[in-house]
Amino acid sequence: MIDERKLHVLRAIVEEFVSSHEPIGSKAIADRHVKGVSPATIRNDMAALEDEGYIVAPHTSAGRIPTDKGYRLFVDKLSEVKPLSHAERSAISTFMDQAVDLDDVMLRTTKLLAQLTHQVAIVQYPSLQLSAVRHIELVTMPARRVMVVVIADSGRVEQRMVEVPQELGAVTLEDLRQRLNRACEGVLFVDVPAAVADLVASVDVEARASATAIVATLLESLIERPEERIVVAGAAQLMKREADYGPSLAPLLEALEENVVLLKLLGEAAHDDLQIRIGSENVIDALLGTSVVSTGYGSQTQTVARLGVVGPTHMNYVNSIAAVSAVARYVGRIVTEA
Amino acid sequence: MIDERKLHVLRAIVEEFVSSHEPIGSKAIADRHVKGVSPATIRNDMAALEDEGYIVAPHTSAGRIPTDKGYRLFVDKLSEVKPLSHAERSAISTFMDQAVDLDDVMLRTTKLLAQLTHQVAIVQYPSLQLSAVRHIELVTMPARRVMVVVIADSGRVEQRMVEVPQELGAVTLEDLRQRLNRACEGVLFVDVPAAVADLVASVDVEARASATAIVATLLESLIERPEERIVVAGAAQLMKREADYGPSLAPLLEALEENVVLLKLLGEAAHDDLQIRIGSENVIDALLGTSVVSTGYGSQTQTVARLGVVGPTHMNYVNSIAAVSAVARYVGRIVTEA
DNA sequence: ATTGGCACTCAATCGCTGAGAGTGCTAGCC
DNA sequence: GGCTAGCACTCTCAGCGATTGAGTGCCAAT
Repeated sequence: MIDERKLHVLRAIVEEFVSSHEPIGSKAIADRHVKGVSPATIRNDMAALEDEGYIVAPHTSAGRIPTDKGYRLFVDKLSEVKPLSHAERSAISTFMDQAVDLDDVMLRTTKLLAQLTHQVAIVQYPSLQLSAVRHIELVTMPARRVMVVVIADSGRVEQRMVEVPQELGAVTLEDLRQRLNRACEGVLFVDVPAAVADLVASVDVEARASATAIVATLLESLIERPEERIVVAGAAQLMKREADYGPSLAPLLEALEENVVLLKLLGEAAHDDLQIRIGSENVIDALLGTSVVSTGYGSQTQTVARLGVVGPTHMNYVNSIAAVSAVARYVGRIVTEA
Repeated sequence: MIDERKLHVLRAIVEEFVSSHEPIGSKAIADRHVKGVSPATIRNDMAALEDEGYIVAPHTSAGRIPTDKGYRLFVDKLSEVKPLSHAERSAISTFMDQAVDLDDVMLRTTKLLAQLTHQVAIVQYPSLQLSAVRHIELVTMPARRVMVVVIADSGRVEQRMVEVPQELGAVTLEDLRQRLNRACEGVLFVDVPAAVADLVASVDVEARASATAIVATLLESLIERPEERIVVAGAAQLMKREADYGPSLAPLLEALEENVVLLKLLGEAAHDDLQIRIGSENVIDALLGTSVVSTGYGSQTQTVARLGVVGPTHMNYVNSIAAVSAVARYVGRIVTEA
């Protein structure tokens, strides 16, 4: 039976451990958190909490530390949402409003999040899958090549080189460019294949092979399996609290350089709910001692990508949640109004 | 007096220390490197080398380790250039030839360099300062804004948002776009200000304010002080050999997230010579125990940017130099033929 | 100039001990 | 029945001294 006071004890253990990173004993709790009760009583409660798997003792004569399950209960039931201070809010807006383009927005977001939480921040660029085409540009390059540039309504710019079978004249290219834009402007990326389906057929015969190559590249590398761009900052934070992490940081740092892993960490971009994965709740091995707080961002109606922070399981969840939500709200506004 | 044998001893100390990371004693050298001489003789030589400042003993009864000055002499006089193996060369070309665009080239280069050297790799995008304009594109965005996209002949694409005083019609924008391209295509970035100097004056009066804003942004943020883009990979390598670095890695990791610092590390982009900065030769405090091997890349006639690796002073210089030069040659070819 | 011999220094390791923190248990109290 | 005081027990950690061993510097001999 987990009664009110036991929850209070658990909360005290989590909070103390988050700030001190050392096991907490019954006396400290009786003195500083659950006043009016003796340490012995706390000990009984702790024994119960340990039976239920919420806390463990690293060794016989040390205090207790929370388990993953304990943190889970803490974030689900016990932590209150603490909004950011006014100073923090205005720091966010002044810093973000200086951004000059999307790259800059993403970079600033990541640095900001890392600074606010003192953890590693991960920010995903607005996913192309969820954006619409704003403009398509074709630029001739030397050696029979064409650069295809696609601009999304989120401000994201992607380019690809295409090697074309025949040299294309300026007029022909201009014609193809206009056809592409007429067909695609304002169209969601997912709908582009349908929109350009019969476009190639209407091109002059002598340029058709090249047009086919260009459209094929456009479809394949920009729409069917577009690269997700991700920015990471704050790896230096890892070092400062190195001891906080498991055996070694190396696997974690390696993971942070792998986009695929990062995407998994952030979760599905479709949902904009705040997710917290604690320790073993992350499937990835390199993250045994780490938690991830992530959320989606975008307009009210649609999430365009996700962002979040990665830190030790004994991170300050209340802070992290507040920072992640606030930053997400801010970036969402910037990106969607652009 | 530093005679031939003393140099041999120094080389032996550097090589042993690079592979073992432990101080080397006189006996080990006599046994494995300078055969036919007794340890006592080596000791005399070592004492001389220590007097000259090439090596030091961490404490009375340990072996010697090289000083920065010792490494310097080693790389200047003693190390032979060892070309990469055939397997390594073909690994480089197959990996790099899969790149689909400039971002991909840069990313692959960085990862490759990190992997080849087992160190942190830093690669700078082709500098705009040293490229020519291939194409300029103007795209209308919602809320009275225009996105200016500039494509350089290196394949680099940069964009900026401009808030314009008046909404611009499609025809006006198209007109401005054509004027800009006529004026700038093929022109070196440094010469663009002159090329567009009297362009605005010829625009229709009612669109002139907006055109001015657009050209101003173009000049200021893309040409006068363009952002240098830099990619870093291999931070995980730092962890694996953490003990190799000075007191703490945190400042180094922080430095790796600062573009300004990275640019300083790489050195001036104008020269394409291979530079080696050993320990205290780097002016930056965070890099007391680290060395940087960097070089420029580009065509035979012109360097467009730099790349290099950062590692502990006791890195394998021979390997690093070989890898950095080989990769630079390869990337230079890819980027300039694009 | 080189070498063998030798005394000396110093970091690292091991084993030991005492202190301290914290627990679990039991018996008593409200 | 729940709470508390007391107490024995366990285990970690810091400190200490002795030992070990690698490596040096110096000197006298070749």
